[in-house]
Amino acid sequence: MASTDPVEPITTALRAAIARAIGCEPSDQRADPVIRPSANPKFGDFQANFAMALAKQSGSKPRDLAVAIAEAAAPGCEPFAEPFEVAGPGFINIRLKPEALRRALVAMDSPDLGVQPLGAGRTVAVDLCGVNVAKQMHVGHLRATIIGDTIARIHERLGWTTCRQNHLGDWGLPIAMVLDRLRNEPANLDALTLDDLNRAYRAAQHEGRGDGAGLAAARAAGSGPHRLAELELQCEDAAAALESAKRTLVKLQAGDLELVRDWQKLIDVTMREVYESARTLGVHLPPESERGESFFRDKLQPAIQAFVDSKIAERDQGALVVRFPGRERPLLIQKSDGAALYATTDLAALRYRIQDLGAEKVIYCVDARQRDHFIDVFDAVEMIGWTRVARRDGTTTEAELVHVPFGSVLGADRKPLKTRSGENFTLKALLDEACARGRREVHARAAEATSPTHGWPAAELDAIGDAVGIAAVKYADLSADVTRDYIFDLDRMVAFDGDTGPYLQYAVARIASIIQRSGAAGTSFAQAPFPADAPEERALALALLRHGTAIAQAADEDAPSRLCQHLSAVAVAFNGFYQACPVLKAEPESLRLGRLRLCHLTQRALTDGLGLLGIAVPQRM
RNA sequence: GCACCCGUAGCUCAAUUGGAUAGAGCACGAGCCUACGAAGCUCGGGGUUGCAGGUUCGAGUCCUGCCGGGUGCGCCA
Repeated sequence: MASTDPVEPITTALRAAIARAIGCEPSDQRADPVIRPSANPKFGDFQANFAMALAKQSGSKPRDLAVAIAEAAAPGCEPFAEPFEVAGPGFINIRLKPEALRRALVAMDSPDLGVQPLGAGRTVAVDLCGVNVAKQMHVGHLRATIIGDTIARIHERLGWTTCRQNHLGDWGLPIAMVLDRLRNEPANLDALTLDDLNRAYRAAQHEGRGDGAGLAAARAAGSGPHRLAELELQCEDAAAALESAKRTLVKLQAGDLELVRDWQKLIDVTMREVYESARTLGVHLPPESERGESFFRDKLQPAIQAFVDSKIAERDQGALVVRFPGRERPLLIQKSDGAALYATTDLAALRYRIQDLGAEKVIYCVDARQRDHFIDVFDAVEMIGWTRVARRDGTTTEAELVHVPFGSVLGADRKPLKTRSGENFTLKALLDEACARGRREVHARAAEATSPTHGWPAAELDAIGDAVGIAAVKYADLSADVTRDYIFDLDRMVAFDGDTGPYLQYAVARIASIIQRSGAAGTSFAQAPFPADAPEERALALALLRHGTAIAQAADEDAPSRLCQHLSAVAVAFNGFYQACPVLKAEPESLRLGRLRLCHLTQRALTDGLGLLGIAVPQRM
């Protein structure tokens, strides 16, 4: 396959020249020319930054070294780049010839858009969503769900076999408490709504976890507002309810038929709404991805036993703990009464994902508060040697374990988000609001006589409005570095101006409009020569040609924001091009067709990238 | 007490992992629809990158110490 990277031959030539100069193999780390896109267009398209560091090692002057290497590499680069220019302390500025851009664009204009299948034959497991049964999804689940889905799609795009893993909280005491409570009141389990469940959950929490001493201790220890907010939900006089719930849990775990049946109803009610939200959000979350705590219930004791047998875990005050060198905090994997903890489930889940699913990369999209927890769990799994994974081709490798620690969604008071009435802000409420605003916006534009959507049926406008509203929410969440907390602000999340989801959708709609007006079928410009002479054409070409690299980088760093940055850059470049370079009225005909082809390639790249974010692209909006 | 995360323009965020004069969007001000959709484009003001040292050709980025905010830390999940 032809490379779509226009700098590749230049990299190769510079690498060879550096290797000769310092006497190493071209593949050597030291021969890396350190080529980056230029910070400023006046320094060309790319810059090579190797000379300064290299000169320090060899004791020569960086500028002299840069000049020498540039001259040595010049003959090999002549077909691709304008003559090199050495500037500042020893930067080499590189400006591509239009012909090099044209060739690279032609290579990119293929079905795969120049995205290399780097993950072919490899498997990744992505832990996402993580809802709790009987609990309504709140805005925090938005992040675990869409970040996980996007990361999964990005890996799929690169050829990885992807296993989404929805680690439901569907087993253990909290669920037993809800079950117990519902069965003790005259509730018809077949007519339950998630709201009923949610109320029962909160009521159960309330009556079951009264621990005034715990709250006082947390205050005294200076615990943060998250912890206090949780503890404040609890109240006194809990022993009786707790005992009853524990009896229910024992029966459930023993497989009591009636209880298991009712338990399944709770899951069904919960998941119905989860899948509804997933559909609204454009998230792939097939039922096969359900791998909750209950799925691992038979795998807990074997996991514990393995840690005992390998002597990695030790008894301490009756409990079983794993200790780590140089770390005060141990990992508790079994309570003194013999019961497993949530860490135990995570250990069993990792073992399953690596050894049964064959995942050589496991990604957890879980909020940042669990950082330490995953450090411990990952280290424990490495200590016991469960990270060795057999590939399909017979080789083995070490699984890469990643936690994507996203920040919390806070209220305007910078505390965990609550509505005015003190309830959690539900995901559904957010999505409803986003769609309502999207629809309002789309309908307002359609009312204008000059709008391309003028006179369209309301149902179609509604569908477009939903797509716009959802795009706004998702892009706002995914485009920033996910580790940061952010303050929940509806106006910001559903913004339609500037660097937003709708901005990207708008670029696609503009292109669709041009292509439709041109009356050209795809074949009429499929062979047209790409234009790369006007500054705006060059800028668009350079942005487009990063497509494959940007997707690969987003996967390497497990950072959806990398992809968003790239798509935004493409859209900005396109809008600049759109402003400066007429397409339909361009002369001569070859330029018109060439620009149409460039538009079409841009549309495909944006559609591809937005698809990885799970954002729909209306052709009119 | 210990550990980790975060402090960049009025606000929300970048800065390709140590590179050139710290960039975008929002908001504010001035322009651009008789060439394709103005959800757009162009121009402008706005900064002691929390503070103080250090490392070097070069620091928002690395090291040390502070300040401010947040999160977590044995029988919850």
